[in-house]
Amino acid sequence: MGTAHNNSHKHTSSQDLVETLRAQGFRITKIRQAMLEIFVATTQPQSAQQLLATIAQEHPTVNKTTIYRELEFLVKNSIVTEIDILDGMKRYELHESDHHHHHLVCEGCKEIQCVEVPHHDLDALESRINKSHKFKVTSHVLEFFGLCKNCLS
Amino acid sequence: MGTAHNNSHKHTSSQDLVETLRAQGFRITKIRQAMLEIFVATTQPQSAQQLLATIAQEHPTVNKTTIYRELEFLVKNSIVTEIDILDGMKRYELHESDHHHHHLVCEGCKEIQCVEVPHHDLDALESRINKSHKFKVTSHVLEFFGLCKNCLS
DNA sequence: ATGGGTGCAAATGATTTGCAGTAAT
DNA sequence: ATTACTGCAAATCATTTGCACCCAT
Repeated sequence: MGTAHNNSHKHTSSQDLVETLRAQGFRITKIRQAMLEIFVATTQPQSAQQLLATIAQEHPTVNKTTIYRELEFLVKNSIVTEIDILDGMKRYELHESDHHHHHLVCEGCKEIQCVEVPHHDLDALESRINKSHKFKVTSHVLEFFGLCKNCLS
Repeated sequence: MGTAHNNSHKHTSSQDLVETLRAQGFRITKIRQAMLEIFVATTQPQSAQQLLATIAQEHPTVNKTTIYRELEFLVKNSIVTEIDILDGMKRYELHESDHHHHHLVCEGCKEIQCVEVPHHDLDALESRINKSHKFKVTSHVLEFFGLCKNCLS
């Protein structure tokens, strides 16, 4: 698979996240810490499976239940966001409140990259929908599938 | 739940579909017939569960396996299309080759309506992505969530 | 010491598969 | 008569839940 670069937009460190959680009175366990580090270190949205496999290297007794419960916790506390690539399992990535992005899913190598879709593009579309259908759009899902740079050659 | 109107774009009759399939040498069984009629009669994308429940009224011994296998068959033969509303199960609707549409999913009454999103809106976006990311988009998923006309009041 | 976190086993729910029987041609 | 379809039971796979135990505070 490909290399993971740090996301260029945000520079969240796992320490920042740890402080945030600690300040709210939550405990920082080995697994919670490990999970935060994974999210900070990769650009690839992670599935429960992937997280389990990675964490199991350091903590051989982790259980998938813990992973699922931790993900639920991190989502509830707005640390990570759930995304759906329609391949049968949910994936998670660091929540970035400031920019709204979508994904490019390569059907060749399965890598996922982010695209920022200018807000006004969809806003215009949504306000048109609002008028024509009297439907108040509150959220949307938009994901692109195709072939990445590498897989095209 | 709401009323189902016939889709205004297409006037596919289940007889047309039956002929198409028969012409290809497929058998027209009671269940296949029933399923086609359901798809022609409703605007709401159907889940396997819903189809099973509806068909079971007339054919009390239908099994869910048959429903799933029939759906697979209809998808493979381009009679229906699979859509994903991210609520845990797949849904199916008549395949309409001529117009590319998306859905408005009401979070109040759960009804799903179609929106035609002008081709050029997304095309423009996709060709921009193609240039900026050297990523060749071949398909996309775009669904809207919110509140419909009725649920707004 | 206390309750937030954890592991294990078993449950859930959508979808799939194997196999033997049945009905559409 | 063929063999495409069907039903039933059991398997799969991601995710959830119950419960007793344990570790971060």
